[in-house]
Amino acid sequence: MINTRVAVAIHILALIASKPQTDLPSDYIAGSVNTNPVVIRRILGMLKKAGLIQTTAGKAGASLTRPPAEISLFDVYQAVEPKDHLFAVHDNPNPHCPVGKGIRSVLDEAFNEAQSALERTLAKETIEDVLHRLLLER
Amino acid sequence: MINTRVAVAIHILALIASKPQTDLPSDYIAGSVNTNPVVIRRILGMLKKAGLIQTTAGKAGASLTRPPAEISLFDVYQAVEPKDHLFAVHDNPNPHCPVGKGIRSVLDEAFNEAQSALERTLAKETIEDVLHRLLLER
DNA sequence: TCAAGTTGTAACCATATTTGTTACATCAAT
DNA sequence: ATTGATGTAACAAATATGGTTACAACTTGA
Repeated sequence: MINTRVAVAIHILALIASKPQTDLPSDYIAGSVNTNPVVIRRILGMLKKAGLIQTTAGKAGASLTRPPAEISLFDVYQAVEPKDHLFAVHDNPNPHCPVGKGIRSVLDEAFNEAQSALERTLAKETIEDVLHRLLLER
Repeated sequence: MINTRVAVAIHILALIASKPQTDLPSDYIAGSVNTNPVVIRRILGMLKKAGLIQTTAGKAGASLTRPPAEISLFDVYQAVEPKDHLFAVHDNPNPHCPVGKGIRSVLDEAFNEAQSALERTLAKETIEDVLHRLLLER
């Protein structure tokens, strides 16, 4: 399973985007997500490192570095899930076996296609879309 | 990361499909995959439970229950990765917060789309395709 | 300047998953 | 019956994850 950081990060960004004028402390965000503030700050740190948000040490509040419509769920995914390969592959298959010898490149190609399909789908949706769906739900 | 069982299971099935007349002991398969025979038998057990192969206790060899062209990589994926949700979601977001209240269903929808895209891509490729690519590599 | 509140981050723990391993009961085939 | 195989339980080591405490460094207002 892909970790909850992705879900939490989207939650956080939606929250920030929903109150652009307000400085939300990590405590408040943690209250909405229902977790520990340090977990929030940890994820905020990754989002900052990825260039999606800006924060100031000691000062409450994070702000998006670009409009919600220009932050895709794939951007968020990449920010908090730094692994570049979604599928793990077993090491050192037997090179003396025809199948063992070639399996790696075949798996790589198949897995890359699947991963790309997932990533393209995530790339299509933005934080703005998330916000709109949240508002429509009332 | 998605576990190596998927990669190993594809390796195993390609091996079986490549030598349909031969009864491969789990020891031999383990030699090609480069792991412990018990790991192989564990995965063979899952493939059997999923109805993809047939085995006989005490007797070497596993056989496919249907042609390699009718076994998709998604079938294999499902057999060895029984979780139905690819993305984890945090529990109990705050229902008194507008974002917390609605985030679950929005996340579910977005994640389901991404997961479906991945699964559809895996469903397009079969063990036969894998075999063909292995042979073309020479 | 100082006090209060906040971020950033290290450190640690409990838990879960994964992979490898040993052991052994059970079955097949000669 | 003996040999060799499968099926499976049980355990260990490594890793990832999420929660928690602690604390240094920073910001702001009084």
